[in-house]
Amino acid sequence: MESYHQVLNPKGCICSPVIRKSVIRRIPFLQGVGESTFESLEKNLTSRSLVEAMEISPLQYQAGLFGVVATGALKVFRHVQGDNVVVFDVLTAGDFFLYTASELDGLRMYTYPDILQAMTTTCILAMDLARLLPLLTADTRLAPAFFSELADRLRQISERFIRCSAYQAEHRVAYLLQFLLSKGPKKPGYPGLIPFNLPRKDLAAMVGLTMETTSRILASFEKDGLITSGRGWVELLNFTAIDKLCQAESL
Amino acid sequence: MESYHQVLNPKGCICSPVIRKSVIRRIPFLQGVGESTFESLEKNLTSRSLVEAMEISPLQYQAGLFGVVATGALKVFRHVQGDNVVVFDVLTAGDFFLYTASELDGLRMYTYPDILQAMTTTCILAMDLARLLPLLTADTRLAPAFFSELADRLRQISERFIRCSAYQAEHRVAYLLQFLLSKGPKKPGYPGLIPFNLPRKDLAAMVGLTMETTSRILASFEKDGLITSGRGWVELLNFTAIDKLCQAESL
DNA sequence: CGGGCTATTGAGGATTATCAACTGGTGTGG
DNA sequence: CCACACCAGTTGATAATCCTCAATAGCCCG
Repeated sequence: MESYHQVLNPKGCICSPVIRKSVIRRIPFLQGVGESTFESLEKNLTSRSLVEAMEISPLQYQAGLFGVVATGALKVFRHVQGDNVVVFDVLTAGDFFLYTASELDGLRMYTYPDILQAMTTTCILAMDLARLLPLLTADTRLAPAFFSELADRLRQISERFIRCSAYQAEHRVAYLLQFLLSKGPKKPGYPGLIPFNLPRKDLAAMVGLTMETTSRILASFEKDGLITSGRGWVELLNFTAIDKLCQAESL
Repeated sequence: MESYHQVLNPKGCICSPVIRKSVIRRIPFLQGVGESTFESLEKNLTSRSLVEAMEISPLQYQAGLFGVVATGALKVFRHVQGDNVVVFDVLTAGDFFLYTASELDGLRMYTYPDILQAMTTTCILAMDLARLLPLLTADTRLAPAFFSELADRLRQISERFIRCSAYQAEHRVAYLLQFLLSKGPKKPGYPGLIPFNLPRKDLAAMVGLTMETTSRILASFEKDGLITSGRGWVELLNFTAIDKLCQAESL
């Protein structure tokens, strides 16, 4: 039996050119865009593999960058006071990210002006932002695709904002576990395993708690048989019980 | 001298047809779209005035709704456990909102699936969502306009999320005051006055605090001469001091 | 097998919520 | 126009939650 750490951190990058092509074709938010757009993307996107903990910062790409996660997972975070961080999203296979030059005329697009860091062995496909803009004008179905994706993220973070500002620690953690499990493709054979490497500190940083509190809450979940967890991984066992904790128990 | 309450709650709606036209032309996020789009909007948007505390709920508009705030302000909130609410945005003159039917093929657009409530006497311009969709295909500059606006909101709430999950009460309140002041046109003669009616309970609901805590913090700000406040209003006095509190004091 | 890092556990303390009583402004009705 | 009632806001005491600090345990790697 493989250890969880091996399951979550496959060795090497599987993004051969032929695989890359199929990855691009299957990007969820691009379903419905034109054939020529796919072809352009195949031509322009170059793959790059990241090992765990490698970072991509907007400072490295002053001229902007458009990227898509092919395999693995990235966390999006920002530093706050000292060495603390706030993690506010996780990007997995098929999610895009954009760094934009601050003064871009024409289409103002969203940028996570934040640092991306690989949580597991990760492969990204990236291209200069400048090459993306022509595609947007050429294919009128591309902008709406971005639009929808963006709308989803806004919905997600609004929901998360609500959970984190109105509910207390136990609820937040339960919600976060569900949220994370819904991200990214499951590892075959592990339907409840959150499919990326996720230290307690990051879990805590996603819900505004400390590592200690998070650890205590996970321990209590584990005692009740809701989850199993270890160093860098969490596996949900009792889905309905977790879901119940996420409901707004209206007293 | 007018009372603050009078300043914040003008009587009556000023949206005569002729004013409406100029309002539409000056909507910030639509700058740069085509002339014909403006004409269509003028034709389709109908004005509606809301007095303080009136609500617009998605339940009333199953088929969707597109609206723009002409004057006044709306808060966007959702109920959580019991009679608590979380307020997660404030819409002022020029901001749009969208309710969409859940299963809308074609362009999936963002909806605040939440309740809007007038914070002051407010005038909105609204139209059926179905009439907006043709405009989006007719004018290719319209979708990017929405896109940019959406991107801004995502940026805003990400920032607010960070503040609320990593900093403590005093910082959050200071940040919120700045945030709110940056919203909406200032009332002439009151450069530091947050230009809408805003009870303590709502202030608290925007940063995940209770009314009591918020009140205490505002009292301490007032003691230090940073603000003046009263029933439903807050006026910033010492901008630099507030700004300093908002900085990430990195210990 | 030991070093270093992640995670756990415990005790104590700070922050913020809760509960309750009170104050005072705002608007209403006499 | 004034008195009253109501509700937003304030203030205080207490309690709960979560953080901080510190020590310990366990996993992963050399």
